Amino acid sequence: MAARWTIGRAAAAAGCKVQTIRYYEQIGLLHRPARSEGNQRLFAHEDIRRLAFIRQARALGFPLPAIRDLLSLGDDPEQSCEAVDAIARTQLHDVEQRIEDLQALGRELRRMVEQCRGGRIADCRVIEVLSDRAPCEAFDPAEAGVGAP
Amino acid sequence: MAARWTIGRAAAAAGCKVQTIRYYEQIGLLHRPARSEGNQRLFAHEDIRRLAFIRQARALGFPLPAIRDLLSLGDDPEQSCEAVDAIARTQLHDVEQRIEDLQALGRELRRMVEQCRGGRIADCRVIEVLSDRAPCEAFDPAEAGVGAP
DNA sequence: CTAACACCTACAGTAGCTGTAGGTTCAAGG
DNA sequence: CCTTGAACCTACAGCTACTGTAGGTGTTAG
Repeated sequence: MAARWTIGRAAAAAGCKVQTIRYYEQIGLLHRPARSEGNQRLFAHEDIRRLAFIRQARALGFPLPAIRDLLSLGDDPEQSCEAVDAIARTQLHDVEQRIEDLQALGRELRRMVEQCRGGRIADCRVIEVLSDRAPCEAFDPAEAGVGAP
Repeated sequence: MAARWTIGRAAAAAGCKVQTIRYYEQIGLLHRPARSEGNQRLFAHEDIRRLAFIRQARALGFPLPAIRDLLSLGDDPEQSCEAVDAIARTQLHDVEQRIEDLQALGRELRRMVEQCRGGRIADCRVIEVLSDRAPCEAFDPAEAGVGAP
């Protein structure tokens, strides 16, 4: 009754590359599956479910160490899900932070791009903005005593 | 008149690590600076300005290859800034795309987290959502002819 | 003169895969 | 039965943009 999947089918089902699955096995996220007589991996449903879990979590941006924790928590169905919740909230917080950072960045970029009037590079606002704040005056290298008087 | 900066001062002024500067030199983003008698790097204002440009662009998320292009475009002040503009717009588009992706992701995560009622893991919505779509039924491994009947 | 610190090179490691080389196994067709 | 081509195997290098470490040298303040 134990139907078995080759690694190629597992990868197609999970929407990832064959090498990715081998990688997950290598770092211990997936258990070592059974092997055929010819030494090829044969995945059971349980393995496929675990792989799908990993891919789903990856799609939500969870880093692999967090997924490792989620997996081991999931193995203990009677425990409180507080720890699970904490991991998910951390991830959510992380994503929100990244969004904010990117939005600030996007505003800067948009301002820069909108000022470009398509002239010469010498007058290009983009180059100008990027060249801003040359910190040559921030510190006086002469303080270091190196260089000509 | 050519004041010179040690790498440490350059790093402090640019807000990066000493190694980062050496790295930029290694990959050819920064020119090889002059050296002291004792073989230590001595940066001129021009080098510092170039470094500041790179760091500013990095702070706006430009990848190093794009920065390389921007630098060589900036060396040619009479050219049209069309190419510069295109690079900046590409970067802006990229950032906007990443924001959208992260927002979709954040919505998923928030939904997931909000459903958690703090019970047992067996009932945890987070684990449940992640376990969703186990694709065991998507393909029938028996088709592959491998495994028991 | 010496202690402390900045600097030097060269290389390994980070995250999460992805690609490649060189070889074996498998399913299907003739 | 034999061959062909796809899928599989291991082992390792490479990607981004740095960052850290080891082991040694240069510089400077007291």
